[in-house]
Amino acid sequence: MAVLASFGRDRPSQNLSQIAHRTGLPISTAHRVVGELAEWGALERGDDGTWYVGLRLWEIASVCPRGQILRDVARPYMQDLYEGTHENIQLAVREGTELVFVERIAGHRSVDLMTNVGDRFPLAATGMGRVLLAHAPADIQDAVLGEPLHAYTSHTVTDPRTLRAQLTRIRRDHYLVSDRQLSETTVAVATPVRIGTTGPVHAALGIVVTARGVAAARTLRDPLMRAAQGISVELGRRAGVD
Amino acid sequence: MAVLASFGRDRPSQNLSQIAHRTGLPISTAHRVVGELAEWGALERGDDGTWYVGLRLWEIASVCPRGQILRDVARPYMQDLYEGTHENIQLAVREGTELVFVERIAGHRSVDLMTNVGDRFPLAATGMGRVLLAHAPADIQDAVLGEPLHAYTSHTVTDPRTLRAQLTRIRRDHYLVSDRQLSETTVAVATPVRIGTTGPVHAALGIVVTARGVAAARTLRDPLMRAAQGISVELGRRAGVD
DNA sequence: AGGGCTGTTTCCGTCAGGCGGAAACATGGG
DNA sequence: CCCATGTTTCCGCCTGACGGAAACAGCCCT
Repeated sequence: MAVLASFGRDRPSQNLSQIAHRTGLPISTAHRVVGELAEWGALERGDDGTWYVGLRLWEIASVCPRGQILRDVARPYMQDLYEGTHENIQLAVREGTELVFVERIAGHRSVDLMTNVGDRFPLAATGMGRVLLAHAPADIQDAVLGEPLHAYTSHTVTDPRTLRAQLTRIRRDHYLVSDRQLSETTVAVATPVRIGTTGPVHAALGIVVTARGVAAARTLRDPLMRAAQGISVELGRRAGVD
Repeated sequence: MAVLASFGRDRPSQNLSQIAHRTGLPISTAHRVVGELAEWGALERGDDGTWYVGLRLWEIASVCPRGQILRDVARPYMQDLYEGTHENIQLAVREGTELVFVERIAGHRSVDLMTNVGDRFPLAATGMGRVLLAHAPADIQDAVLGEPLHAYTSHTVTDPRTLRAQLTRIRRDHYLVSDRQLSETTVAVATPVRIGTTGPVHAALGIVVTARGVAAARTLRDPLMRAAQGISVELGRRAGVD
């Protein structure tokens, strides 16, 4: 299990010694574990002898309800949204005090972001994260606001009181324009996705554009919120609520 | 490990007893294993007490080179292709004698297919599978052609000799129009994706349309092959070949 | 209320199979 | 040719996984 955990975005493929070193396991033990995982298909071996994550894991993960089902429902809406805007469309869920990207649509024309599906960020770091934070349980909010907030850019809100006020505003307005909080060159609009029209917040939908101004982002608000609405309703229908 | 394998598309969430029964493990053992997996994040528990695949697994799987990296590269091309056609765009790789879908783009307008990301099919069953089969090692081809071929529709090619001839034609033409082989209502165009312009075949790209005729599918051939070409070149560039 | 039923959780003594040190093996560069 | 680095195999020890059993928790039906 530790062996699987040693694979990350930064280290997509590694040799036996690296795995043993990273997990703290003796080489012979790592050798056996890797062999078992490989036999099952969770790991595969490249031509150069290094190990990488195999398709079996991909297959299992594809039935992850918080990933795949959400994706299946959201994808067509995101797709349509993309065609109307040609900007980066992103979908994320919360896990603990972190945000995890589960889907993204981007063609060749849109901004190149540093984020990928599967990536994690602190909730406070991104617009979508703040939307999720605004609707998270109190203990999660306290945990995030209790820690010092990292300033990614000169615009990042780092004062807990300001952030708390922003969370209140998000709950009132049902959307957020996040101006150069994570990167100096991007502005994001984000809005919650619920299960049904009034159910719990399940995910956040967002559009990321170049920082040519908040005004441009605002024009994207309505199509974004309409798409989120559509996803919410369909999720509710599938879950049998509303 | 058997516990993870017990989760499939047909069984996305199950309670402890079901897991124990499916894996053949005693309940107490299943209970412990599930607990460990849950603590790590590989499994999560729903409100109804059932277990489902968690986001940690999703995260690990997202660094699967045969899935994610391929997807990251192919996505924008598939996206552009979708916008030009508004048909189902699919990407698949081969694993053993099976085809695994790794990506799909479809908006609201396109046909509803029975296939999902992560699904597996026999290589001979689909157009994309036959493209992969045409470029698979000889032992794989022999294994597939040695078994009796299942007739999914009245049009399915089941004669090994005919299929072998088709494989030869695929290698010559670099594409295949597959007419109602898996379903009576769909026609597919498929073409290989290589690593670099002359490297090994790494995946298959395909478009699936309603069976309004082979002619319609043919018009999609050129944009499809251009997209596959683009993906191949970019994969090659990333892999440092060509 | 009571009892039966289904599913979950905890407990604990046993012992198989995982563990890892060490040595053999493989590769490749100086 | 030798040494460095990484991989694979071997095997004896011992620990922590195993699973039977019992307690626990809901839920439905009478």
